[in-house]
Amino acid sequence: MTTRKEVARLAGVSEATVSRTLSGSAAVKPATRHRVLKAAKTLNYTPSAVARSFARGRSGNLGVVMPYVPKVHLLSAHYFSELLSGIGDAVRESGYSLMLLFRSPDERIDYVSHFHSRKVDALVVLGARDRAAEVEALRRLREEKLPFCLVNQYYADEAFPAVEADHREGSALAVRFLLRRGCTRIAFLNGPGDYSNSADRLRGYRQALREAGIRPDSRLLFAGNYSHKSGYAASLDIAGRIPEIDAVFAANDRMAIGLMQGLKERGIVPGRDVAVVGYDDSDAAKLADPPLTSVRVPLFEMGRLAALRVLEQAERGDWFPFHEKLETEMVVRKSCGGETAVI
Amino acid sequence: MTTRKEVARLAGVSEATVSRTLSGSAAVKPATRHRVLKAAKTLNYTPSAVARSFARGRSGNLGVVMPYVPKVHLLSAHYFSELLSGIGDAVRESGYSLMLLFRSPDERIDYVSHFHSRKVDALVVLGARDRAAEVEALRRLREEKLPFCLVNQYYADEAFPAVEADHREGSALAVRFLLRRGCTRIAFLNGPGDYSNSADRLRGYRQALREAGIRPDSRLLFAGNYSHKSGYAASLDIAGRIPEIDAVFAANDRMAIGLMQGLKERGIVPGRDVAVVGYDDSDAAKLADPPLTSVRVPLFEMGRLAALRVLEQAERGDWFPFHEKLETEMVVRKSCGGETAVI
DNA sequence: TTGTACGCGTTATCAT
DNA sequence: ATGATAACGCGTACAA
Repeated sequence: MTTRKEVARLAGVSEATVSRTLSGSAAVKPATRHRVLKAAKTLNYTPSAVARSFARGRSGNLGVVMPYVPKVHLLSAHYFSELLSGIGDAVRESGYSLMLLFRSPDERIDYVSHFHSRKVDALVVLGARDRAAEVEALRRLREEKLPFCLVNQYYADEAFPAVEADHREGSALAVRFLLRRGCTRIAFLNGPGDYSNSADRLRGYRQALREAGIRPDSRLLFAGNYSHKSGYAASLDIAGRIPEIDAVFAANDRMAIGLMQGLKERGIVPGRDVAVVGYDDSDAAKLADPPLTSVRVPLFEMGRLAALRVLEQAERGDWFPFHEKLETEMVVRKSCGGETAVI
Repeated sequence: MTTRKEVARLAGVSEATVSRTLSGSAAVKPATRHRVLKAAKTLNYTPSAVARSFARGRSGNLGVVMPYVPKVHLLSAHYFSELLSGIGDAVRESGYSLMLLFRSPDERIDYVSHFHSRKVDALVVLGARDRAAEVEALRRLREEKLPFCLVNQYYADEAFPAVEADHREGSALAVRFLLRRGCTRIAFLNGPGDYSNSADRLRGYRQALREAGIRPDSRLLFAGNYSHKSGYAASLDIAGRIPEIDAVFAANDRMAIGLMQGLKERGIVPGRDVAVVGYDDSDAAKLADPPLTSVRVPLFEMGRLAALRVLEQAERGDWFPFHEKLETEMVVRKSCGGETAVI
């Protein structure tokens, strides 16, 4: 591993000049500059990132907290893959490196220490949940005004920096779409209420119905847990009520697909006998039979935005709990009977 | 940010004693040790990871190279999610941090510089392809005997450290399974031949047939590109040849699902009129209609093993091009008509 | 068992 | 435009 000193010696300049040349932090006479670059190339010199971080007092890393392994399965690979890609995009653009931090289930949550150990300059937290330990850990980050950002999760009583999609509007989009298709008895299969997402979706569902002069009917509400299985389970109840129920809006694609599977087993054809809309526009939506109409969530963009915002805060040092909401869009496929399209 | 010096002062000891106490690198008298720990706790001290890396001359990071974004979509989120989880598991266990490195499409591939800049101590390369620039970059790593490892890719002419699944045997498993079910005219829908995977699968397919005294028939070979669409396209050819063809083995789940969709549109019921087997046992296999029999690839374990091996090489400094092959297993679902099971 | 002292490879601040 | 030099916070060899 060649060091700056060797380059300086070969180029016949001081170490400081080598630094200036390679970092471009100050002007260097072209001739000198040339000599240095040549020497660096000859010696195959690459500055030490570690030494640089040390001298600068910053790691140059953006940390991304992932939920512990079993939960990754639960929340779908597509979700994290898209978010990470977006974060990766922002990180590369900003000249940072991306440090992946997995949370283990047992250990006490401690986000602050990642900053104290200077492992990261900023943090994006994925898959956070509404649990006391989690909130406590986030509060400590806020107390020290450390640059962090939640994605797709917020807390009713706490103002934390966050980026999310507008799930209320996304759900309203789905319901309005079904209403335009002529559906009036629209069932809603939601996930657990302790995700901020779920509550938002219910609001959107109700809002769209009211806009159309329809009074939300609690007999059209079904409870799932975002799993394929719970969608299938719901189909047992729903199948018997078709055609009274003429459409089902499910809070994610997995439940929608489980639902469709159950319906099909009972001879009910989604897209013909009942319209079905999912949420997330995951890969599975495209592969489903029939292909599933869904609400696309701009995960890539959300990851990107969260990373850019949090790095900006890290560099400028001006902490405040921003809250960004990105737009969703409908992706229409055959599960509603019509043609494929994006609205 | 408190430093060692402050802790030492508060505890009334030297900085060296603080280091020894917190790292456990040498014996410290219990009483002293207690004072130091108390002081550290009082001051909320966390050693700087950057300074530690600097002093040790190692970053403490394992780098994971991801293919550039568009390709992530192509190779399925499930794939990377599982691998990354496995790598994360090993990394945590080994006390390292995980640095995610995205490759951009345009820039010249340069893995070596990650070592020269001391950003990482070891490297796991995911989604490598058989291209000249890639091979060249890997060769440079080998020349310098740097600790790296490929996952699920090898090169015929080059001995690089790699961890993969036994795709030849995995494919043979699938075909043997179909043979036991009584199928004899088994079609094979493969992916592009320039992935080492694809070639291995073809070998396994042929081997299993020969074992059963059946001569491989090139008219039963179909070419796809691992996409859902190409599976659908193949169904156009295959549909007309059923029941002459009594089973189809597809080289991944996406193609299998596209195929099933196309067949269903022509009134052919997978699992009844023709057996279908996929490969990967992705989430989509479970969600497919009918649920897809598939070959499970131990991605988590592969990621874990690759990381452990490469970190071991990094620490012991004994470079050699190991090549590990992990076993696959059949996951039987309804697309072959029978009951759900794991063989 | 504990303390002293140096080195690690940069960045950044001062002189020149 | 360039050089000298002081941090930066830790590990560790050596001395006590």
